[in-house]
Formats: sequence, C-alpha cells, structure tokens
Amino acid sequence: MLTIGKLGAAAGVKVPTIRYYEQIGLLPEADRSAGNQRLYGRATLDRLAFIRHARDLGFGLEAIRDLLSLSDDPDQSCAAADTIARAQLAEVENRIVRLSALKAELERMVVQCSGGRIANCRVIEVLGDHSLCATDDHHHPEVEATP
Amino acid sequence: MLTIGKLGAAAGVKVPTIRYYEQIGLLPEADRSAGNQRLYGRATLDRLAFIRHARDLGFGLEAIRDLLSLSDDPDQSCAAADTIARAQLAEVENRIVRLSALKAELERMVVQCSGGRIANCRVIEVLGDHSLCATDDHHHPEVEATP
DNA sequence: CTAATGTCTCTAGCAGCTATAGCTTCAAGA
DNA sequence: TCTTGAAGCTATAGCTGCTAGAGACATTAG
Repeated sequence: MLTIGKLGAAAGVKVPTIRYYEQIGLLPEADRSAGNQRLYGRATLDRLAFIRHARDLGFGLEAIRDLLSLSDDPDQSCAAADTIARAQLAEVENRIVRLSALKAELERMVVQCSGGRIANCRVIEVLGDHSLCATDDHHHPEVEATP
Repeated sequence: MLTIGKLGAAAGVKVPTIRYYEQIGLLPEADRSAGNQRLYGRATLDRLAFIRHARDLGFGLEAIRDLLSLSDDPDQSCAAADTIARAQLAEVENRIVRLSALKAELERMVVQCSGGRIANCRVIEVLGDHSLCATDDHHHPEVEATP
C-alpha cells in the first residue's frame, strides 16, 4: 500500500493534485489508515497514471472522465474512445495552426525591430496598428458580422 | 465619445472585458456621463486595440502591461519591448514543438484503433501504459530526479 | 410615454490546479 | 522512550483571463 506521497511520486503527480482528483471524483475515495491517512493500491496507481498520461496529451478532465469510464467497461465499443481521441487530435491540430500564424507574426515583428527608440519600435507599432499585420487569421467576428 | 458598447464593438472586445481591464488597471478609469456611464475617446480605443492585438498574439496581461507602459514612453530604448516579444516568440515556438509531439502521439493512437471493443482499444491501452508511448517528451521530473 | 435596449455594480463561476494555515500522524535517531 | 522532522490532514483562498448572472438605473426609438 502506498501513502499519497509515494503515489504521487510514482505517478508523477503532486499530492494536492491527487486530493483534488479525488474531490472531483476522478479518483475514488481512498481507504484510510488507522490515523486517517489515505492508502492506495496498484489499481489507483494505474488509474492515476492513466489520468496523468491523458493530461500530458492535453485531454481535459471531462474527456478523461469519459475515457476512464470507458476503460472500466471493456466490452463496450471502442467508438466513443476513438471519437474523443479524434476530437482531441483535431483540437491539437487547430492549436498548432493558430500558433504557427502567431509565430510568423511575432517573427516578423522582432526581425523588423531595429533596436532604436520606442518611437520607432516595430513591435510597438505593429501591436498598435492591426493593419500592419500580415496574417489576418485573428479577426474579430463581433465587429465584422454584426447581425 | 463612445459608450462602452460602441467601444467594445469598435475594438472587438466584449463589454465586461473592458470593465475588467479597467479594474485591473490596464485601461485608465473612464470619464463618466451625467448618468454615470463610461465614455471613451480615441486614445482609449487605440489602447484597447493594442491590448486586443497583443492578446491575439498570445501575450499575457502582465506582458501587455509592460508593453503599454513602454509605448507610453517613446524615448525609451526599444530593447525591453524586443525582449518581451522574443520571449513570447520563444514560448509560442515551445508550445508548437510540444503540441506537435502530442499530435504525433494522438495520430498513432487513433490510427491503430481498430474500432473493436474497449478491451482491445489502442487508445485506452496507450493511455494506460506510458511505455507504449513513442515520444518521451512528457516525462516526469519529480519521479526521475528525486534529490 | 412607454418599451426595449444598454449600462451600472457586485458577486460568483469556469479549468486545473497551487499555496497557505494550523493541525495531527508517522518514522527514525539519540 | 522521547523528540524531532517530514509527511499527512482539512479547509480556504488564490492564480489567469475572462464570462455570466442578478437587480437597479440610463438612454433612446417609436
């Protein structure tokens, strides 16, 4: 049996995070020692490692909750798990695309900065004037499409 | 003079967000009408557009606070602004790298999922067993380096 | 004049933890 | 055996960057 500290070390999760996961019901309520301290077995370690790994892959806690309940029920169809994973993949791809646009814009900015005074600073200038922006990826729907 | 709603529409920022920015001191306290409603001029519109643009580029509010105070002082050196922008660029690049690793991992997962039962689901399996993971990008410092 | 919209303040909530305070329990050394 | 220090406990508040709601006042169009 593991104390909460050992469990955290074994799974790479901080102690308060474990308690938090228990609180929101991602982990079951732990058994307690005579002195009221939480004790964990292998099953919880596996579950926590699962959660940690899914978090590392960017899944949200609600998605993880779903994945866990799927994994608790091995006879169910794989489709739901597949759907969740694909949604996560799509979101990651989306984020990469958007970040790449930001990266390009930031690069333009810093490359053009000549290192003089603020008055001529390209960074400040570009930030202040959206029309100097190359990518129009980040436009404002509220402004353009007022129904 | 603009009411808060017009200002928000003009800058692509929601009304409560403007009040929030005022509250945390990113925007100055607005002048008020006879009926106590906020009124804004060009200067605030520009400032808000600056903030919005910087947010779009992923800058945090504290970085924006610094950038704003720099832009208020045109004789200062550009170096600080440049540093902030470069830090932001570095962070964006970092995020892209990490997300790309996640993307690869998620792709491996969903491609290998044969669509059968949970018991054989690759998605669940990979999540449960870190060693099935190709990228070891997301390892646990707390576990490996215990001083 | 009235009705609809806009604005006001204030408070609480979201994710996903993290930190603090003040306490109890446990394990190891003298 | 006593003592110290680390680790555990609960409960609460804070973090970022907003967003949503309640209930009251202001403004504007018809």
